[in-house]
Amino acid sequence: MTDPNNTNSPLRPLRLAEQAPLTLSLVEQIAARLSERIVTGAYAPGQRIMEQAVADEFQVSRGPVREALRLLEKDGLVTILARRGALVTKLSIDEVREIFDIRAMLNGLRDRAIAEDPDRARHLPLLEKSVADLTRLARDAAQGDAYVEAVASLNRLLGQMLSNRRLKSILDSLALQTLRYSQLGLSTPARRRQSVQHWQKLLKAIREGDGVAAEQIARQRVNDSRDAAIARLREAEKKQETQQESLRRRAA
Amino acid sequence: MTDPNNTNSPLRPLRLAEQAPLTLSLVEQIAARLSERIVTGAYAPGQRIMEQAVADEFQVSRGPVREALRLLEKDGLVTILARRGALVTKLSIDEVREIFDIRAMLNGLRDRAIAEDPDRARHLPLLEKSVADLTRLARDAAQGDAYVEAVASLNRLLGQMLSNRRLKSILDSLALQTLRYSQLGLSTPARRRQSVQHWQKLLKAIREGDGVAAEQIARQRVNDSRDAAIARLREAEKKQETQQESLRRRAA
DNA sequence: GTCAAGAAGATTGTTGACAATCTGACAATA
DNA sequence: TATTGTCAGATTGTCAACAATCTTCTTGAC
Repeated sequence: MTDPNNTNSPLRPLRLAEQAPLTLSLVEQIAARLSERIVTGAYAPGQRIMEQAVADEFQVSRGPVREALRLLEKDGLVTILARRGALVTKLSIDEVREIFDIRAMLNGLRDRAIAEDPDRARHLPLLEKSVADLTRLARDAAQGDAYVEAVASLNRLLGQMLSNRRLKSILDSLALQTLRYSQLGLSTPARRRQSVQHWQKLLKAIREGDGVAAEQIARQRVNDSRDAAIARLREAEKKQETQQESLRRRAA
Repeated sequence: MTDPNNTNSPLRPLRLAEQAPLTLSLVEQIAARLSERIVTGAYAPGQRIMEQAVADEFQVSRGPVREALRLLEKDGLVTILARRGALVTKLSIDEVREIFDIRAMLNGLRDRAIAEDPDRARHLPLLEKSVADLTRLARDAAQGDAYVEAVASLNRLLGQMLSNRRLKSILDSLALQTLRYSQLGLSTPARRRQSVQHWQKLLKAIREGDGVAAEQIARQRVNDSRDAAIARLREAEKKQETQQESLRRRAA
């Protein structure tokens, strides 16, 4: 499989803890590499990840790999079964819906908190610029990927404006888990135009300090993403079924 | 009580994985024991937990202890600092408020989902009985602890009625983190009478399938708990300050 | 008396080896 | 043919030792 392994090389060069708090520990480096492979699909859902294989690849012992897998489990990216090891988490459509439902509530809480923050004016210019970027990208049908990236950037910005660290941490984790699916919801120009309207309304609510409106808009936005993502997943599932059927027919 | 395993002794006897999925792995046993000590206050907030000491006590090596501490970190019970080890998490009043804010939203989602579940009638009898118990206990000022336990039991029941497993898992984790503080909110008979009214209204909303009302009630209930807990924490903080002051005066 | 530098001890991070368990294949039996 | 038993290989669980790092105490200079 051409397994490119991306930039595959030992992790050793980056030694940890040279006093700067920005260096990642060995465990975190391993977790980051594995995380990327899962989110990008290089590791397929359901695939087994074996400790020794990862340890050999990165030229470390199994200990840190083991801990890294536990970190990924915390973020829901892998599922660890006793005596069976780690599997890349495979979400059913119902589970995707459940995660989006939680995100809708918590994004509502986040955006309300931001809109009601007396100190929010400090971040408003950046926010205005970010939404303007989004508006520009939404007009160009060719800029699908750039739009997705801009939405992610906007969400990071909102995360920075949020004082509730625990909420931010939960939201980050849930977003990571559905990253593979969220983008499905922004795959058509029509959806992106709808999306940008939501963001414009949210910006207005924040500017005016209208927390109730901000919460309402956030919930609606996530629910729309959810419905779009689920519709796409249903299509993909149907397609896969017919493929399997044709395979079976060929085998018979 | 009655429990069991509360005694302090080596964990060895219970070997793991005798095919039954109910046996706890060594790591989970250690995590459960440590978790209990933190929640009950046997380990004080801010206290350091050292791997070797725990390993010696339970007569295992540091490996499983290390993993158990990571599990507790996932639940927010300990905070792990690089090269410094694990500390029992110490929550500021603001952090307690933040957690309660998240719980309010997610309990709202939970109770709405339950009220809108077409299959909810199956659990209604148990729920009715549980609220009736609560009503009875609320009348008796001497039954404070029993009331707290009954509320916990009712919450467990609602958790079982919930199909969204991820929501349940997040709620369980948040509840565990604030367990030391939630009880503060039910410490007076007046508060318990207010609490039982909320539960009665929630029961009615679930019976009638009124999801919006259920959500509204849940949020209000958690917000009330939050305010009561915070008021108590403020008192405790003030008391501690005066104590420290008198200590300082004595030293001088 | 206060502060800085350095040494000693304590603690976490990492490793490789061994033990326990699981998986899958093959053979024996009904 | 289908079911059960056994075995070998693979994989995770656990351990003890070593390395890297942090903390604390001592020492010395100002």
